[in-house]
Amino acid sequence: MKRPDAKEKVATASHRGGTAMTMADLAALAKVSKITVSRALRDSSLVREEVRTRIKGLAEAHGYRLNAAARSLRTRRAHSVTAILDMDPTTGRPYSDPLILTIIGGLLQTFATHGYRLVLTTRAEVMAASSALDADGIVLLGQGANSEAFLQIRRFKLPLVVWGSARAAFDDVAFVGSDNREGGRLLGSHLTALGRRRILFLGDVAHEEVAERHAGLMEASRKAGATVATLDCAFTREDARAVVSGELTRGWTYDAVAACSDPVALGALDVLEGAGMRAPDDVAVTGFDDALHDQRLTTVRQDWDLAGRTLAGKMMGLLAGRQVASSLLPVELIVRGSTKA
Amino acid sequence: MKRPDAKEKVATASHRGGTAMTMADLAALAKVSKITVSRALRDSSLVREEVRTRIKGLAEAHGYRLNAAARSLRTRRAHSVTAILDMDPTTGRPYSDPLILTIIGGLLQTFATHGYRLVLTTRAEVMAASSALDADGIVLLGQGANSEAFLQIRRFKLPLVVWGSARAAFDDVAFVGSDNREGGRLLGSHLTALGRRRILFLGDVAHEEVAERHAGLMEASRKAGATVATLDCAFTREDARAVVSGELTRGWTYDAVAACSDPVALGALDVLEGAGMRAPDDVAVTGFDDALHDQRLTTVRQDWDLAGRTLAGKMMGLLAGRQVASSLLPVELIVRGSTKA
DNA sequence: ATGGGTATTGACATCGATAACATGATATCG
DNA sequence: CGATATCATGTTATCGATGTCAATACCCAT
Repeated sequence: MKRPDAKEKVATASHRGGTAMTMADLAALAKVSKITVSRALRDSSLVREEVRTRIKGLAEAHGYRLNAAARSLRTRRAHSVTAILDMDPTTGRPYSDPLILTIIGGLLQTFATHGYRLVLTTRAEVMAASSALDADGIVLLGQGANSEAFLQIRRFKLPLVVWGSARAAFDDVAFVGSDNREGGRLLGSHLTALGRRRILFLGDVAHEEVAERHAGLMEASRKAGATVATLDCAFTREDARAVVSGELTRGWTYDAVAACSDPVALGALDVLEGAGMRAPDDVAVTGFDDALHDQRLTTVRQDWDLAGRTLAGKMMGLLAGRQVASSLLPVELIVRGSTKA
Repeated sequence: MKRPDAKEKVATASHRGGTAMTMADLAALAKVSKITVSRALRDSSLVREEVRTRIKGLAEAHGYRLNAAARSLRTRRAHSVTAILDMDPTTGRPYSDPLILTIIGGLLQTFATHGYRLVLTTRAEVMAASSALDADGIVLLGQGANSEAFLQIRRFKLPLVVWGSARAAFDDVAFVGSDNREGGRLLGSHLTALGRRRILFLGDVAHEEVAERHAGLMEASRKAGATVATLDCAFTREDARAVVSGELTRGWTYDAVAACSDPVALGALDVLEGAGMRAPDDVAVTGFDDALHDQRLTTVRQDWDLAGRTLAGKMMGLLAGRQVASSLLPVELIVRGSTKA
């Protein structure tokens, strides 16, 4: 006949040194079996109310903490979601957008209240076969373009939500993105309503979100009879300076600059003001994101907090086995001094 | 006589449906035992070179991924570090500093290269006994004041690194912080060198880091024969406006404002300029952090990326069993138009 | 040939929790 | 009153990896 394991543990616990307390220890203290402890801590109605509170009290008193690894191993659920950030390969740091933090905040907020942990990684790390991916779902914060990343990550066959432009629907993938096209339209209407007719767009249209902003701008401008020229430009203030300088020497013919992001707009302003032009009189300038909250820049604001919460909400849906739709989040035109005195 | 488990697994694997591949499956494929697979994947020299590469090839080919939970359970190491953010209780979002993202980027960068995952949580979540804390170490990004949080978290007895002011040393705790006092000194010297003699400090000195900035400012100012008045103020632009407005109606006697942060400085500027004063002529204004990269504000910049990497580096040290010292990171005075034309 | 080393592989127990099944005690019912 | 449902608890096996110890093969020196 075997002794009940509760008793065994009493014996071993004494000479176990620094190891943390386990359910078995707790079971011994409460003079019940491990499984009863397990149930009590999970608030199972299978355990008598009175016993349940007693066990919870003991756990609290002794600072017992569940071993997450053991639970995950047994239940096959990690109780965590991995958010994959894209790192800038040159600096090795997350893409500058401080706004990503706001998204992360939204994710954190939602996951926390549902008992999920948020794990942050980079794509490179996830791909390293050595590292174990250990999550119930994945949030991809790649910011566009990299559909390669998307395809690779899709192969894990985990519930997946993606921040970027909303594309085709899959059963287990949801896309969430701001309505970039509408943002472009808003800017186009705004600029043309102010009488601008020769607009210069700065940005890399190979980037999906930039392409949408561009398309919206074109649509609204064309409708109002304005023309849009497009120059390729990276996301940095520095590159914007270089591109605009080049254009100035070639001869400037624009009355408005629509930049794909705020830093790019500021770079353009740097150079244009350096050349003696003033905004908004000589040239109107717009950005996108309102990342910098620059007090003079007309821009389109995205609701990043909502973005995070929406992504997380969809993930919770997928994890609950529901099918979820993609969504486009509303954007807002913020008019400031760079386009209107 | 028992069959070797490799063979058993061949049998079961076939009717196991969607379950992911395990080491046993891989062992069956390679016709070796589980433990040999385990060793091979960990590059153990106990396994013949040739066998090792063959097994790794098979793992790669079949997309095998180690089960992190099983490994953690067995090795008692989570291979992850938890970063605890403080959330703003009113909005439920992380404290606004977008710079925290930069710190997180630094952490991510270092941990990733060492094979550790970064888990983000909030203090509230960590404290909820129900949720399992599952990490080899903790990074506390509480931003000061909350020594209560520090004490609570210290009780987990995990290696701990804290972002904030450097305090007393503990064996298993390292503090990393910017040299706030030096930052205060730099501002004090700068302002007094410009001839300012009546300085108003805005900030809540109950906040440890603010107190240090204040102390440094006092030190440098007193040395130069200037006086410093101090008004309590929250970290927001709005509160700064309110506080400065109040002071204006009571009668303004200052020739400089040293704010505890950039938003506070901007709030002060809003009101002062509204009252017809100009910076820097009528009043010099300084901030702290250079969080906003505002192009007119003199401020003190902290190196946030370095902060993240330093925190992570110390954590790696603690995890390797070394004792690590706290450190103060250098700060840099950024002079702009708000103090000097 | 014998003993001892080295290199390589394997068997078994184990980490701490939970699912699945079993049991004993009480209540309910025809 | 015996049968069956219901509640409360316990037993056993299991998740997938790895630490420990054992075993085999082969080589060399004595």
